Amino acid sequence: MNFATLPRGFHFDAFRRISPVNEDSLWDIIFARNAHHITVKRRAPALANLQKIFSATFCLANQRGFGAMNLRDLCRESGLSMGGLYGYLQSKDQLSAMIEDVIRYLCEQLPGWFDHVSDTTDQVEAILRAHIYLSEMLHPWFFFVYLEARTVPTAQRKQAIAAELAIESHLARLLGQESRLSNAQDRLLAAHAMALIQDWHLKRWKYRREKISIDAFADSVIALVRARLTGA
Amino acid sequence: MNFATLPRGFHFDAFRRISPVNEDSLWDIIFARNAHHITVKRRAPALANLQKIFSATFCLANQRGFGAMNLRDLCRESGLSMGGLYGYLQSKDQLSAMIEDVIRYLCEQLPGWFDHVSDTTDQVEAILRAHIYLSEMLHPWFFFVYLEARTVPTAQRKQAIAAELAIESHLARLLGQESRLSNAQDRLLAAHAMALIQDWHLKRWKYRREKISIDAFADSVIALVRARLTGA
DNA sequence: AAATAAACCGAGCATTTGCTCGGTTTTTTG
DNA sequence: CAAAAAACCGAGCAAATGCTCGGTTTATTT
Repeated sequence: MNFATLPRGFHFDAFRRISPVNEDSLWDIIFARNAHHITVKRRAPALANLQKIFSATFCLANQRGFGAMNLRDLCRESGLSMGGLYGYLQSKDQLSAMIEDVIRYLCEQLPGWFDHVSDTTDQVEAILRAHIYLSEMLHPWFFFVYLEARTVPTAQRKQAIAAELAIESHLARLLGQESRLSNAQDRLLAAHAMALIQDWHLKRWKYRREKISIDAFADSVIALVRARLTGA
Repeated sequence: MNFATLPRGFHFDAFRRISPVNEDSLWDIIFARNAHHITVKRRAPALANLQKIFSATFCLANQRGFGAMNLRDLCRESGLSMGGLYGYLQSKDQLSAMIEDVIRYLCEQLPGWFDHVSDTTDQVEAILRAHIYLSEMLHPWFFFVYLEARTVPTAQRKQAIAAELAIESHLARLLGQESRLSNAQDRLLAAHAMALIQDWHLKRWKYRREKISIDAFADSVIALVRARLTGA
């Protein structure tokens, strides 16, 4: 990991340049994490088709919803046949499960990327920025997970909930080291921070329309959290 | 309207007591706004069945998603028959459209409830509090709208987007009167405020689990926005 | 209480949907 | 280039789904 090279208050371009996970490297991770049930074993066609399948899924599901998308639409949009598709998944539900899984995995990794940052407030800032920037690079993935979390099986949903709570607790603990707020207030501030960063992928249409850049957005979130920490 | 009787920094109980719209009065509004296509004309059974239908819809759709809910499930859960159901709607899609419509209608009304508040920062606070408290009283409605907005027809979705932008612009304008921030920063702060209040109905499970009351939540949101307005 | 109107029921229709599997094409191996 | 393996295709099946409509029950009117 080379996150240590990032300066304080890094912005999107800097993060994107050094991030080991991005729009292109993601297919490798997906392929590895689902190797046990993907019957296609050759790497080259697998990566290409995974890209087709998930791109098509986001194109359809992020518009009408996963439940309203059917597999014939998905075949037309992805260019694969019904049989071809089923070389990569065992059921329609597994498609959403795969998406949910990889995003949760990344979100679990993320806080650890900044363990080296000594100043705790700076560490909070780094985690929040990384989260926002990652959700920008993988926008359709985060958007899907957020709006379709209910469709995955119960066991997996519980994992996802636990993951979200873990990040939040981590943030709350860091905030608690520097703030003059109560524990309860620290937890609430952490929850608010989560809501703010998730707003980037949830309402990207709005920010695009108002020509608000991701860096302006991230700076604003950071300013808000810092104001609460240092303010009256 | 008797919102003028609310004190500064009012809390949930006070709001609930005087609010003309709540869990019980909602059925009247729904019935009135959809009278043209509801074939059941007698008031008493109509209100009772609307309640059954929407309660069942939330029970099913807020768990698995609207697309995954089918009308046979809905009949079983609501106690109505297929034919009976179709006295209240012309298609499955219209069901989500009715929900979307009434919530958008209420959100358009809401800011006007506090035109009488002279101090602009207090007016912002009142609007934010009212939004949070309303989404508490009508939790399943707000939750559904937020997660299923994509399923409604395009024309209606555009109305919904316009409504959200209108509230946000209203907030930004009010914030601009009192803040030392730039216009762009005011707009971002308004957007953040929207994200924070929507977090209440989106993540209510989390706040319930951590035993965070709605008043503690609202106070924390207000504190965060005020800190940004007055702080460094 | 009879007559009229309103509301409700639920089996059945046409279509859609998730998924399979025998056959075909493409790629790799020897 | 021939043989073997891997990948892909898409028609077809069983089940599910949105919706209708003729008949029945319940409520209102006179």
